[in-house]
Amino acid sequence: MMISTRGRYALRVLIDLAEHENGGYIPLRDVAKRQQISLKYIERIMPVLVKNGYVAALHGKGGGYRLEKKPESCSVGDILRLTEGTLAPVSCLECSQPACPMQENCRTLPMWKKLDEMIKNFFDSITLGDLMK
Amino acid sequence: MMISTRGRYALRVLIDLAEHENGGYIPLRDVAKRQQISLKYIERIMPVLVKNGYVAALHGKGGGYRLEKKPESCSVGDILRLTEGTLAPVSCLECSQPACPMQENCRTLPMWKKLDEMIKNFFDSITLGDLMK
DNA sequence: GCATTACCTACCGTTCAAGTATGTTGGTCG
DNA sequence: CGACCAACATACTTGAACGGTAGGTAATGC
Repeated sequence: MMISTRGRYALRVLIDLAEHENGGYIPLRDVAKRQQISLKYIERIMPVLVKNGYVAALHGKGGGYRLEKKPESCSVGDILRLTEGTLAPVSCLECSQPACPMQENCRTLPMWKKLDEMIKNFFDSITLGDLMK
Repeated sequence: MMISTRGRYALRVLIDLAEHENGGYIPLRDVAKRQQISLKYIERIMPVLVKNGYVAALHGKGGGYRLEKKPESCSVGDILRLTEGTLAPVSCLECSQPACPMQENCRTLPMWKKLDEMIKNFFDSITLGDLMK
């Protein structure tokens, strides 16, 4: 429950695609080599980015991936939520989790909520475009 | 690598000790019951708080723990660093970890550093006293 | 000496991260 | 048509961590 390689790699792949944009499709093998990331590992992360319209995929020779949005309109927060599942810094805040019995009179919960808010705002205010400068 | 029960429980125990302060020692059993935390589990977290001067411990009947500092001078950041080991939101920033080969030209690293700084500042500016209000 | 309480060590079950291995599907090119 | 390439799918592995539990030892008060 914080940022693992899934989210970090996804960001780096998307940035790499943006930076090597050439109108066509870029094979993942090239990206993996440049980014020094296990090809097989990110292969499994890509489909979720396809399904959500961040990239288009093409099979076969000359195929690969192509960024489908402008980097400036890809928020880092959205990408991380997609790949990580949650950005919550403590399990108390995950909706999936059963509610804590102490919730009502927990002296620390407000602090976690504030932190959570801060982190969300942080990531939502950054785009892929910002990271390329 | 983010805030687990170790750090969260530690904070709650310290606050509980502060709120039930009576000049004497408070047995952990009472705290555990009030906070609905496994006694055996926090028993193992307490020694580090003793060694670092946050609480004093006394064995035997009438023993227990007593807060040794004013809540206002206990920073949440320090307590979490003590119990969690690190507050870094990504493994790239942990000193224990081997340096990432891409460090020099990683487009995302500056973002992680900024987040890390933000989180540190957040926790370092809160004290136990703040949480008791 | 007996109850109480902190402290220490070892173990356990589950989950997750991170990656590997192996194949299958879909598409291009010659 | 067939070779080849690249995305996609599934299964497995390895290691570490979390969140405990169990049992025992050491100190302290009555």
